[in-house]
Amino acid sequence: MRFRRNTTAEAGEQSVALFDIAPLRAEQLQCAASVIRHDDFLADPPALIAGADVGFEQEGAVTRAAIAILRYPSLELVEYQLARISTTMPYIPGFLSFRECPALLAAWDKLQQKPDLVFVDGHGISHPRRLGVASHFGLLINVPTIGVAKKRLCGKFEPLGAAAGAQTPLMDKGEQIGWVWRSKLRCNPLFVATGHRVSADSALAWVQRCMAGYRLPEPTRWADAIASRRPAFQRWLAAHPEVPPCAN
DNA sequence: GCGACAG
DNA sequence: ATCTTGTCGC
Repeated sequence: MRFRRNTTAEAGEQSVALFDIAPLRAEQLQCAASVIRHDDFLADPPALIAGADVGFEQEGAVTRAAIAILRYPSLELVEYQLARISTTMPYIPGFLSFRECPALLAAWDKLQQKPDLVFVDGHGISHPRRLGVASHFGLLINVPTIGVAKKRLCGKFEPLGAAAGAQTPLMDKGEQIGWVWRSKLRCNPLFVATGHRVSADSALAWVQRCMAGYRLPEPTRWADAIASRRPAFQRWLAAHPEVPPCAN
């Protein structure tokens, strides 16, 4: 039995949440066994690719998930949905999916059309127990997913070349769990991995096909802009009355 | 025992 | 993740 103390200190007070992560760990191991690590697309090439990201409000009390659907290969935004629910779990490295999936599912249910592939902000199988948020969410919706993370969670990799496009395998316990890829010159690399129903090589290939000059692929960039309420998105929204804003 | 640790 | 302006470098 293992416990972890999570503290949130504020001026004068301190709220403490105690979580028994043993059952969550067991659930991860069981779910990880169901993750499909090879290409199993319903549509190849995918006509719609989505980006999914999560943000927080009110000191973390509210979780806000955003899913943006882009048409492929034009990469134009065709739909987006936002969902806001009360936060149920604190952030614990290695257990991110339990914190973010509820909100992601709420946003997913709101979509009027379902994408053929989803890029999730976070790791896929490049996780200590091979069940990052991209894999867990992929299993829940049973749709191909890819994990696109900005920082390493586990695994080792050889020094990456400085040139844009440099890539090296992310290794852990004797197996490749993903790719470390420099998407843009002078930018920190991205950690791309299988989420569910997509091979490691295809995961990287699809991410590479969705780039438009920035560090992050377009689906992820849109989801991030929406979830974090980036001014760029507000401006875009005002300039595109044909895309109806969602009720949030 | 010590350090690392997605969002 | 989030709090936040300007600023250094390419």
